[in-house]
Amino acid sequence: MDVIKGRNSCTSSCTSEELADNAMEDLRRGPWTVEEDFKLINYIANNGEGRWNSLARCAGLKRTGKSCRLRWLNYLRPDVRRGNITLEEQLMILELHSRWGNRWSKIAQHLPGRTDNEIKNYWRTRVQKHAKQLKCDVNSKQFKDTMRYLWMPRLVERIQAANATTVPGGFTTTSTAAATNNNNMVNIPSMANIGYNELNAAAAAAQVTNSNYTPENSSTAASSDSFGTHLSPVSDLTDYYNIIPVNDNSNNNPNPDYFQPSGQLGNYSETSLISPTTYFNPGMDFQSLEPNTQLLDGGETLDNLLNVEDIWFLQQQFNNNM
DNA sequence: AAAGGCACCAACCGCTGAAAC
DNA sequence: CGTTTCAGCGGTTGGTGCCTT
Repeated sequence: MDVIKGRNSCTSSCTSEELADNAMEDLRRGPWTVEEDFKLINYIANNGEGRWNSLARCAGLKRTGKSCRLRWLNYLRPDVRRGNITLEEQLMILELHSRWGNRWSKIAQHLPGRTDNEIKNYWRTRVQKHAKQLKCDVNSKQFKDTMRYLWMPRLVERIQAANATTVPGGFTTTSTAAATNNNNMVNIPSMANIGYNELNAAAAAAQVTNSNYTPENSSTAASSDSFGTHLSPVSDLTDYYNIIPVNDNSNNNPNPDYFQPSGQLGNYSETSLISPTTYFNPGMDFQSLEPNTQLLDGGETLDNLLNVEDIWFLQQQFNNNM
């Protein structure tokens, strides 16, 4: 599709009468009809996109140029990718947002087929939701640290786990080597189409921003020689804390069962938790955060990176830290 | 089954910078 | 060189469907 910039008048076959008629008619608003979509697609197929105001008139659409442009870019464009945001894309969004902030368009450029609108919606509905649950500002250092040091490594693990279980021919040992030896970058074949370099950078940032954090001392690596095939069964965030059960009369394994329903702390002693300042201060010492050795299934969305216990626990951290 | 709440997402709005006149 | 027009961006809103009570 050719994008023509400038303010040239309509160059297609519409007449001046048509232009005048359209200009006098009331503009439509709200959801697009199938007929309108069809008109827009047809017109762009024949004349290309750009010059949206004149395009809207010439295509016989009682819409503003803005509306047409948005409809095309966010919905009708053939290369628009629809469906759930993948783990890889989530990781990309987290990383790129930490780098650029709310530059949705710029972020979208690195996620082929995704629109700025979609990414923006994703951020507001999913990521900001967690910030709200944690009662902290989405732009606060605490929240950014949570993303960078907890969610992103977690996403990397899950991506690797997903690929380890789905890629034919096995991927477990090679990915371990790649993650360990190649600047801790992940080696994920399915990422090839979505900004591989940036994704590697995102994965690397998630894994090595703090030099103490490596796949070797992550919960996953500690759980198995086969990197990515085993994930912790305990609440996602508690993987990273040295939580010691009180009155543990059965075993020494941290287990979500020690938490009671509705977010109560159950048998845990608050004093056994890693100090909030240890975790949230700059230069966090991840070596002090003992990984557990449990197993768990992988998740699909960022939402799964937090559960009730995580939310409750982080709220305590934030409250104590304020 | 109905009502209310919530989450998601398409679409709109206001603003800004760039290009054309 | 100032004005006008347009494209694009980010923030916000409203509609819709799903879930819970």
